[in-house]
Amino acid sequence: MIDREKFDEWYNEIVEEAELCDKRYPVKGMNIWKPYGWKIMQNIDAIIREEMERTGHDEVYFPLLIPEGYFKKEEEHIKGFSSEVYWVTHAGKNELEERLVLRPTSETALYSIFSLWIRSHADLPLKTFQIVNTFRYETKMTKAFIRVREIHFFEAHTCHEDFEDAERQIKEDLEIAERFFKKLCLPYVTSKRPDWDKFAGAYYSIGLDVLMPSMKTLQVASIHQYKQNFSIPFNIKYEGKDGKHYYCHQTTYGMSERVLGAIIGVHGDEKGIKLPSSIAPIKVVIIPIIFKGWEEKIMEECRKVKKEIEAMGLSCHIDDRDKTPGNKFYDWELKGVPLRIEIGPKDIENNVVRIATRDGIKKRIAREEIEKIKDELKEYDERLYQRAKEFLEKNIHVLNKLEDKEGIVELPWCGKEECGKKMEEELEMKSLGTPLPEKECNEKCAICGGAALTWLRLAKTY
RNA sequence: GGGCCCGUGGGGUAGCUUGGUAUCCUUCCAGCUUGGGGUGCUGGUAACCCGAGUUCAAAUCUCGGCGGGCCCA
Repeated sequence: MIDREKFDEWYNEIVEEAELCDKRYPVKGMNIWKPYGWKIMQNIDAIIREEMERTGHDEVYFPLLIPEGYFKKEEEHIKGFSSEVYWVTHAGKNELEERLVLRPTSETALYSIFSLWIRSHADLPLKTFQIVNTFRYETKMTKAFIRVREIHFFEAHTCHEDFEDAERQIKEDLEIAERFFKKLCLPYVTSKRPDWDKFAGAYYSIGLDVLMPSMKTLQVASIHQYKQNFSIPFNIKYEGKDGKHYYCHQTTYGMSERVLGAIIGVHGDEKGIKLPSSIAPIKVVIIPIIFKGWEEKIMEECRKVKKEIEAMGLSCHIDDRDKTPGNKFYDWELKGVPLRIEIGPKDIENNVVRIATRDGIKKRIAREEIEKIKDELKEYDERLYQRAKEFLEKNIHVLNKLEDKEGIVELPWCGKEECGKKMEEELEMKSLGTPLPEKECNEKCAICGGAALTWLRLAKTY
C-alpha cells in the first residue's frame, strides 16, 4: 500500500501511467476513458448487471435531458442540486421555450414516467436500474474517477406498495453491495448518514465508505429510502387490492466510477495498480523469454499455454513485443495484471512454467498442471481482500472522548445535530453517520456528556 | 465561495530574475545488438496552453481566459 504522504501525487500519476484515463481533455472534470480503463469499468458494470439480474431488476435507459418542469417537482431535491446542474438553454440560435437540465441523477426523469407506468399493486414492486452518464458541476477540486463532472453512474430505482417492502429492498441492496464489493476485494464500512447530510429529498440515506491510503474515506455507494417524498410530488400512485389509491414507497441505490478509484487506491503499490481477477481485462499475461535459436519453439509453447488458459475461461495475452522481459514485467505490473507466466528455454526443458502473481508470489508449476493457476488467482484475490481489510480495521478507532486519530473514529453520540457538528469541527472531520448494523452504546456523549444513544462515525473524506 | 502555486516535444524537465540561437532525461520510429527484472550503440520524429498588450524583438515582462495541483470555508 502507498504511504499516506505520497498517495495523492501517486494517484494522480498512476491513473494515466496505467492507461486508465487521459486527463488532457481540456474540459475540467471530464477525462477520457482509455481502452484499458474503460474495459475495467465495463467489467465492473458487468458484475453489477449480474447482481441486478439475479435480484430481478430490469435495465432501462432514460434520456440525458430533463425538462425544467420535471426537475422542479420536488423541492428539497432541487435545493440540493440547483447549484450544480448544467442547463441547456439553446438549440442552434434559438432560445428554448423550456430549459433542460443535464441529469445530475435521474429521479425526476424516471419518476415522472413511473407515474404513467404504475397503475395497480400488480405493477409493484417495480425494480429498475440504468447505467448512464450524469453531470454535476462539482467544486473546483476535481480528481480522476473520484470527483468528476461527467459521472459514469449506476442507479437502481424501485417502487413498492408500502414502507416495509421498501425496507426489504434496502436489505437486499445491502446484500448486493456485500457480494459486489467482495468480488472487487474491497472492504468498507456501512453508515446511516446523519440527517443533515442525507441525499436531497431522502427520508434517510446509507453510505458505504472505503478507507484510502491517504486516510481519507471515499464514498463508493449510497442507498436511499425515499418513503413517499418523491411519489407524492410525482404522483406515483397505485390501486390497492381494496380499490383505494396509494402513493408508492421508493428506494434508490447508486454507485459510480469511484469504485474504480477505490480499487486503484486501496490495492495499489509503488509498482502500479493491482486488479482483482474479477475485473482484470487480462487475467494472465505470458512473457516469452526468447533466446537466439529458440524463437519459434518458445512462441509455439506460449501459444499452446494460452489456448489452454483460455479454455479455462481466463483471458490471456502473449506479450510478443520486441522488448526485453524485464521491461515487460514492469509494464504489466503497472497495469495490475493479476498473474504473469514466463516461458523460457529452461522451462521447456524442465517441462514447467514460471508464474508470478501481482502481489509478488513466484512459483514454478508443472506444465501438465497448468489448471492450478485458477487456484492461484483465487488465493491472490483473497490476499488482496485480507490485506485491505486489515488496513481498514486497524484504522477504525473506537473512542469515548475527542482525540486526534488518523482514519475513521467512532464517538459516543447523544443524537443531537449540535453535538455531531461540534465533533466535526473539533476533529476537522466529516461525519459518515451511525454504524450499520446498529451498535449499542452505553457511553456518554463525547460533547455534552448526556446519555449516548449511538456512535457517530467520522473521518476526513474525499 | 476565498486564497496559494503551476502550464516548454507523448511524459518529466533546464532556460524566465537580467527579453535575442530552447537544455537534458525518457518515450516513440528505423537499423544492428541484446533477451530469466528497465541491454547497448547509431540515426531520426517531436515543444514554449490560448488571446491581447509592451517592444526592433516575448518561452521570458503586463493583463485576461482556459487547464492542472494544493490549502481554507
